[in-house]
Amino acid sequence: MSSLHDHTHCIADALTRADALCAERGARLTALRRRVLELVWSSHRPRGAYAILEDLSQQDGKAAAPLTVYRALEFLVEQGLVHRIESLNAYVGCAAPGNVHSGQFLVCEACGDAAEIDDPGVGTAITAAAAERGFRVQRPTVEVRGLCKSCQETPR
Amino acid sequence: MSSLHDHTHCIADALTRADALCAERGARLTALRRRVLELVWSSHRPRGAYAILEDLSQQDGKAAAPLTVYRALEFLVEQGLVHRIESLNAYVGCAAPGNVHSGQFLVCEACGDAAEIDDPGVGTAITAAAAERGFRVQRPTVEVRGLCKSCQETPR
DNA sequence: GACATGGGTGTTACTTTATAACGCTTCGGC
DNA sequence: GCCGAAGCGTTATAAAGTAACACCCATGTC
Repeated sequence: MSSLHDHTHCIADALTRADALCAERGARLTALRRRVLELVWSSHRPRGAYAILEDLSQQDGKAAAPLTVYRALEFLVEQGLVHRIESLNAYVGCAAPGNVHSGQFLVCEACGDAAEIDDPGVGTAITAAAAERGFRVQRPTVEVRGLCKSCQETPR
Repeated sequence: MSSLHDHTHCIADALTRADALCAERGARLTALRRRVLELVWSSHRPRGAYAILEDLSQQDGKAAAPLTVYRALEFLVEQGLVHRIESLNAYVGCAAPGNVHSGQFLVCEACGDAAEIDDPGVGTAITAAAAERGFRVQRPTVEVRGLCKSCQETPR
């Protein structure tokens, strides 16, 4: 993932899908929220709220307050356009918004990329394990640290 | 879990096992570290570092600095005696130290209890999903939010 | 026993991450 | 055009985590 790919396309794509989804739902994807979404998507690495804040200040010239970013992120997470990576206190664009899901992530320790997967096996196993103990699942969090394929092949 | 059980026993048990494990490994479970472990175990709810810090200050009279607690927690996590719940920035005693594992948790939104499970199905599914994508797993994090059995039966 | 060594702890200061409270503005429905 | 709710700005503050440095004390060595 960290290798070459047309990332500009990833971003444009994400924005287009976001526009469509929000229009469909009647949710307000304001200029600010759209801009924050774009910044989250600036790579496939999870980005911290304060990193995004800095981008806003530096690239757009306006010195925003933390709350500005947090509120936008909150909206984006609610809409399923962005996921929060709990173990990193950071945010990453959702690869497949639209269908609700809570996200499973393979986070590479070397390059920092977070690959989102939606593995039915993992989901099923969690649901089963929970059910066995009478636990009602609301929101599963799966964040796997390790080494991605390309970083195993090209160690630094 | 939040219901009645001899929690004094849980604590005593955890301390005894910790003593044994550290002796066996030649790790130094000092008075401070042992005390912090005891405070982590004061319930089955994950506790924040600052909550533990307050306990130390109030119950023991000595005003400790954050680092004191963080260092003790770091040691305990390394030894596998305590797990960190990423999605809560909090720590909880490990139910089955000794064998290395990274912990899977069912965290109840109502009572706050975090039940540790070690479900082979979940572990296997994650390993398989990762392998399929050429990802080498180092440390899986599984934290499931929802409602525990007793909180479903006795809603508040 | 003296001594060196390294791990553990204390202390101060600081960074990063996140939220509270309040008011103004703007959008969208009527 | 008016109104209510949602969005945004601003200031201040809380919560979580780390850096740097000094001291202490247990341990092993001579």
